[in-house]
Amino acid sequence: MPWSKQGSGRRSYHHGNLREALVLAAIKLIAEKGAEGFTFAEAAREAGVSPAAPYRHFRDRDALLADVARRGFEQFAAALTAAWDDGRPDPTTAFEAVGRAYLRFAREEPALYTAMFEAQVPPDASPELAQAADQAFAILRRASEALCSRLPPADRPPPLMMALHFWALSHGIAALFARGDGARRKLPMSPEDLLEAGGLVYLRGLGLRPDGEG
Amino acid sequence: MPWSKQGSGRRSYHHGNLREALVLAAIKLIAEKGAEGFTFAEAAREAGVSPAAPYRHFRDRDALLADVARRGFEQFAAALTAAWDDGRPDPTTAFEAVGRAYLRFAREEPALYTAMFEAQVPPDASPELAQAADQAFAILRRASEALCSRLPPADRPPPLMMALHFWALSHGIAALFARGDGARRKLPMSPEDLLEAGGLVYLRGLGLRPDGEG
DNA sequence: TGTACATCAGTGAACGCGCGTTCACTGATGTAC
DNA sequence: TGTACATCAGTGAACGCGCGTTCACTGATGTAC
Repeated sequence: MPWSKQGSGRRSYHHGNLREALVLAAIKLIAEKGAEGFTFAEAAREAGVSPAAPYRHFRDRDALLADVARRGFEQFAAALTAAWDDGRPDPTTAFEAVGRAYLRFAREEPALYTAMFEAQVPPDASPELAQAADQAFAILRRASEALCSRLPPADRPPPLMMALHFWALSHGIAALFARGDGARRKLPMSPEDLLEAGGLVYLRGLGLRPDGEG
Repeated sequence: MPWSKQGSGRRSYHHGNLREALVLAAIKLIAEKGAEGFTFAEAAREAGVSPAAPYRHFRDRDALLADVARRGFEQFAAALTAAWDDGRPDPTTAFEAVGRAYLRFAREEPALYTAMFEAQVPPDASPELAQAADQAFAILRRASEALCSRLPPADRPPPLMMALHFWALSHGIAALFARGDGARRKLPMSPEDLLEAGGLVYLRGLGLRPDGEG
């Protein structure tokens, strides 16, 4: 009992919240070295714990990575939900906000984005992961439905398809031009402007006008 | 001199074309285990050579990976060029063919595609790599210019922007839905159909008709 | 045509390193009574 | 309120492994004369 239980120093023999600390360590290491650069052992070291300790909380490295991806999708869904804001002030404007939120997330949380989409984590690595990913995609689908519903029924595209197009375009721009690492490609405009312009052309192709009175 | 120089067996003390063999080994290993799963040592083993031999041809692992990416962009450019076929039979149809060629390349050459876009290889890792990548993108730009030129000058978008949109959409679909590994997501249609539909909506948004009589 | 020699491309042994994983263990915590 | 005990979360030492890299070396090749 050389350490006090509360206070700023080391807590005690028991870490207190090692699982959380390992996830945060993984995020930090992925941001620094990429998804494949982080190791179980280093995450333990970062959390100030012996290399055997993580096995109390995660089966292996992949399980920890999948948990990082799950947290990523949860934060991602929250960010998109906030941006969509139930279609306020109007669906077209809200949709643009979702696009900006998408790219902002990819830029500001490169570690999470990597774990979610580029670290070879199977989308169904765990039920929780699959569910979190579905919830994030559901926002795009809901927003697409809101926009499609403003078209005459005969002209409506499948909202699912529209959501997939939007997702793919956003992911393409994020992956190629907006990532925070050395593999980013140069662009003569901001990723946000590129996505917004692409989205507007696409919506016009569907027959939707930006101001969009029904 | 126990081995004959020609013939099907092992060649001789000198490998003959070790550089080429290492690149092919890297491609094979990347396809099997992902970009980060392949090691310099294993590439050497695969080529039937001691672990020190590769250093005669590549400074390090990254240099070999960059060379794989360079070869990828060269093959990619060739595939896109063939699909574009100078805009025959007409630009819209040829453009669709380019899209299909893009996805086919991503599916059939996952190792090359990974090295080109997802293995954290800096786009300017070598002048040859940068040049090969530029040449591949130039096809998309040329095709975009051909399509844009059929619009009235006042309505023309910047062809560069159009090429970037097409690239991002194609890459997004390839990365999310068409990759050959475990991280692929399920899709209720073929990636080709998704891309073609997206491209048609986009072109319509620009004011281009599929048959496209100028 | 033959010989000496320089150059080149590979060998194989060795090294230090960090990782993943296991093991018996022990300090801390919580609970039954 | 106190005590015994079960459970839990972490320790630390150990292991085998494969990697990246280096080194002095040697067999093969090509060229000058």
